[in-house]
Amino acid sequence: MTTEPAEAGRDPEAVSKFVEGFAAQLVEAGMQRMPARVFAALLASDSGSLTSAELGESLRVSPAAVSGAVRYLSQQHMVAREREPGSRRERYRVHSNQWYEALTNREAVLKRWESALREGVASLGPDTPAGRRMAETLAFFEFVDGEIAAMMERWRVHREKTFGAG
Amino acid sequence: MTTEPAEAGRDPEAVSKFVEGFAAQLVEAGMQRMPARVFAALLASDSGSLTSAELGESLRVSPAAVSGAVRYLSQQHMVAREREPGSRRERYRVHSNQWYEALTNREAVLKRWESALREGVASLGPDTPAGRRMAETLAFFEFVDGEIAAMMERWRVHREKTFGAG
DNA sequence: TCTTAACTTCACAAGTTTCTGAAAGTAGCG
DNA sequence: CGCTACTTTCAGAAACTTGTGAAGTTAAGA
Repeated sequence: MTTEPAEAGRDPEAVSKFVEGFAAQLVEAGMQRMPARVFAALLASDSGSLTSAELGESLRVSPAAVSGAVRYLSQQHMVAREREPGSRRERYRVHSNQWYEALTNREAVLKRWESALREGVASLGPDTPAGRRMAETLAFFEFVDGEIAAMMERWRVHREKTFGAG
Repeated sequence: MTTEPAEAGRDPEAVSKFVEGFAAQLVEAGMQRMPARVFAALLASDSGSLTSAELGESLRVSPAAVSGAVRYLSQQHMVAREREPGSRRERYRVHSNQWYEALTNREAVLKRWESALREGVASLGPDTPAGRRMAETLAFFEFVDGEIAAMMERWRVHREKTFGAG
């Protein structure tokens, strides 16, 4: 028996159209192509999770490509890997209600920008025009850090009201 | 007479170190290399603006490369182009206090994601599990749209207090 | 109107990234 | 303890990206 269709009763054409379209947007925003396609496929799956074989089949790519994409996505905390009990297959899962919170966990990125700017202020001098510009930019990022945390708190409240407990 | 040093009295080594380091962070975050370097150079300049020739010289790249990078940056509203009066040179300027606001003008990006998700909800059906997941993701992005606008308003107030009128 | 400084566009070479098939590694299950 | 199903790693081919030189375009100033 070949891989069974975990997602029956859906128009594969419509699914594929969404997957490729959404992936294209992610690519445009800077994500690599294969991770973007894998992620979009998971997002469009009813169960929110697919096996490596299912991903390879529906995207028409090799297991190696799936492996690489999934490694990237789990490093970014955008998918979780889980082992199917009593099987040697792995499933990759998008945390429905939390994946997009990972988008706001650009914290690491912000921190590195801040650190580069801090060095710049120090080495060019805080009293030079360039130093002052960088200091203000730095202040902005520090401000954003704090605001994002507060925003996510408000989102959780908002979400609760709109969608109920997830 | 060759291009005159618009930025005298600074340690070119220190400037270059900052430029390359900050550019590397921008690249990591998804920006192309040359736009990142050009942008970092502008950010590190005392006047906040450099000519094409100055950029080419300090980054050691051809006029063609500068041209391409600047086109990209101005499309992203990260730099403005201005013509030096009485000259055929152009200057490229980073709007000290507003460039990073362009970062939050990822509005176009968000809008395209939203539109892709809306199509997905429609084509997979709002009552399917996948459709519901996408609808919630969509709601999150719509929420973020509004929050970012409010956040920038708060930033302007905060900035005023900290740095005074810009 | 002509000259010429400055910017832009274009075709291509060099460099980088991405995906594949094949080989190696890992872990259920008998 | 070995077999086998699955996943990962790796070297290399193919596709894409990036930066260059050279030709083309624009516009300031005489």
